[in-house]
Amino acid sequence: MMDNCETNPRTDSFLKQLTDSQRQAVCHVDGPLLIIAGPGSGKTRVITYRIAELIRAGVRPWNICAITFTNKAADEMRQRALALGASSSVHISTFHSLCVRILRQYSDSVQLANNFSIYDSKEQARCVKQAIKDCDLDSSNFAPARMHSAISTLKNNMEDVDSYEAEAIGFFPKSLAKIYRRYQTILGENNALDFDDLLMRTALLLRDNKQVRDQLSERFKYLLVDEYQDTNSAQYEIAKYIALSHGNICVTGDPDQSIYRWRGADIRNILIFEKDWPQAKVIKLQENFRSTPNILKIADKLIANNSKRKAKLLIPTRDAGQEVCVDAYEDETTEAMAVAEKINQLVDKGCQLRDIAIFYRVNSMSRVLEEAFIQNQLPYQIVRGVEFYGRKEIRDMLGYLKILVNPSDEVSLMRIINTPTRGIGKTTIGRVADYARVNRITLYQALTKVSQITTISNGPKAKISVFINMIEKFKASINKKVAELMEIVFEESGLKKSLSFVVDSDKDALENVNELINSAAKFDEQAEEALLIDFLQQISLFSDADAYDASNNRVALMTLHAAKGLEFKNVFIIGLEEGILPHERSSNGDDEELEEERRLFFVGITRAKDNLNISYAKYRTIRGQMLRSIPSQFLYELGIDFAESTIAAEPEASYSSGHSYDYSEFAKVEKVSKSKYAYIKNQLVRHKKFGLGRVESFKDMGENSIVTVRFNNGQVKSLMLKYANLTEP
DNA sequence: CATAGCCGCCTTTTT
DNA sequence: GGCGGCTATG
Repeated sequence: MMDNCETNPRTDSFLKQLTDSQRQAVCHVDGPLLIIAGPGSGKTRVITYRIAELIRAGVRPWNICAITFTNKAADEMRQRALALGASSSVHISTFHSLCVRILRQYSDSVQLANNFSIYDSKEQARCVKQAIKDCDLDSSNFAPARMHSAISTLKNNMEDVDSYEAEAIGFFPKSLAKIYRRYQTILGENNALDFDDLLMRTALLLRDNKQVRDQLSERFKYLLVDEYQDTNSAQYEIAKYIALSHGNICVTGDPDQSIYRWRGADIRNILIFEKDWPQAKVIKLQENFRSTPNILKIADKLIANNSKRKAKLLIPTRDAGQEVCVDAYEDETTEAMAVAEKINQLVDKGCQLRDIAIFYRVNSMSRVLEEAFIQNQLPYQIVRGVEFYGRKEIRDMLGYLKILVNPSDEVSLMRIINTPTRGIGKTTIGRVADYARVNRITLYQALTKVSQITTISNGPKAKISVFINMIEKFKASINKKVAELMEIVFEESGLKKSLSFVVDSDKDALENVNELINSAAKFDEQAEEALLIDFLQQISLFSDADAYDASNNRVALMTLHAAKGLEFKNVFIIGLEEGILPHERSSNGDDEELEEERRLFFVGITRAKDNLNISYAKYRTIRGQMLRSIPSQFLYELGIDFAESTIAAEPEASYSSGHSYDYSEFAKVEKVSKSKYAYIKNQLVRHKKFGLGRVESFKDMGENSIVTVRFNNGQVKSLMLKYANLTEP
């Protein structure tokens, strides 16, 4: 392939808009390419242009595969690539969607029926619980959530049951291996995969089956991976195996924006790219076209506190812009009202609501904001797509549909067999289940043979027959348009009727199902061949971030994680408090996790184009309890910059709600020497409310020092030294 | 067998 | 604070 960009007038015009390094990244055709790109450097744009440029250089669209982090990003890239002259036969999707395609195509090779269900976290949790129970282990010693995440970690590291079992030594690992094995068996019986299976099984398939590997390399001759810093082992292997034979792999990413370590993402994947691919060409994109220098200064100062990183520049290209605001509020309600107030001011100045976003660490923080927005009559959208699919009525509807595609899916079957109630109770189901077990058939098959089950009397038998006939009738319509099928199911299952009965309070339920049907109708329109199974699998892989709709003019509320890849003119980041950001559970002991929290804040900051507001509350109600909070150590790390900017410059600029800025904590930041008290790990201390405890960690920040204590009642608390009044035991 | 109400427990982040 | 599971009652 050639390596120049000069001849085609159509592509020339867009290439001229790029910087030299961007153009290099776009036009370098063959061989491995690493694009290390800071925030706001236009890396997604580079990938998109690159797709068009590859095609211009003679690569067949069919042979190009681009991997994005979210479905949303894939959609956007697809549209832009099309506008640049690419064709729709370029494959653009997330790793997970790609894996579904591969596993369905090669289902024979992986001994899988290709109508498998994809279980979401709740369905997975259910299976884990069942597995623990089946292994006769006590769920108080083996907390389902912990086991679930342990299994997930194993899968992300490509440890399948056999390999883990072989190396498990000791009671706990051996028990985990047992649970893991049982969990996999349950999934298998349900003909279901969890999210991690999609990746692991694909990776193992590619590893172990040369023929499949060759076919996929042949198909995807050019591989592009965006957000490579957040790939886990399985994703890393998949990418490696696809590109192994031709080396045409282009990855982009920013180690400073790696925020999914807890999900198995390994930042080293991007750091060792050059070792994996010795011929790799490396291009750095350090110019930032998004944010003002004032914002970048803060971002830079923050991320400099991460020790395990390669220093990277953030080169501003814009004018200074406004100062970054750091505000202190009395409590979370005041904070929310103040944010709403500030947004009103922005709107008065002509700002569009779609140009405003609020980021927070945990979803529960959206509630207060929501109330404040309703009071202020500000249109907003909470970017939480999966929440919709978690609703009871939606899960019920999907339960019916999943059964039609995959009758082995017992979790779904159990969900809907008596929803709405049709007189098939626990004892009856138990008897059918027994029959199924004895005769080694699935629950569904047992239901179809209910007439042969002697333990069940005629009443329940008839009810089961009616149910099975209904499902079979639905099945006959499985090739109808998805929306049409859904209408039938909704109506004839009695779900619609049961929802209509509910008085007033839950009127939303009906509308939610209608919304689901609408989305199915949209799917029917867009898909070339609208199959129910595709619709269901698409929904299963839907993420929070995918729900963001930039076209409606509303303020966007989302977690910092969901903010990845987006940008807004005005950004608010709230809850800069110890225990929130950094979050309590990640700051316990582990530096790696603290650094990830810092990167998360970094990601949030660098989403802002013009105007950034950071805030914390002095008191915050957490799970019903009002607690005094401690300003985040990250604020401390930003140091004098914000003390001299907003806070010192205009302390009187407070809001009508009457609270004032609290800058005492930070005013003296630079001058502060070490605290005269120093606590050491494991030291015994006494707190007048929490009692006796041992020091877990001590962060010496002079006036603002934070001591984390594990109290004997089991609680771990981070306390601000000057308020804690710790005494000798 | 259905339902209401109460008790206990809790990944924060997500595909 | 909220959901899921268990129990008591109709």
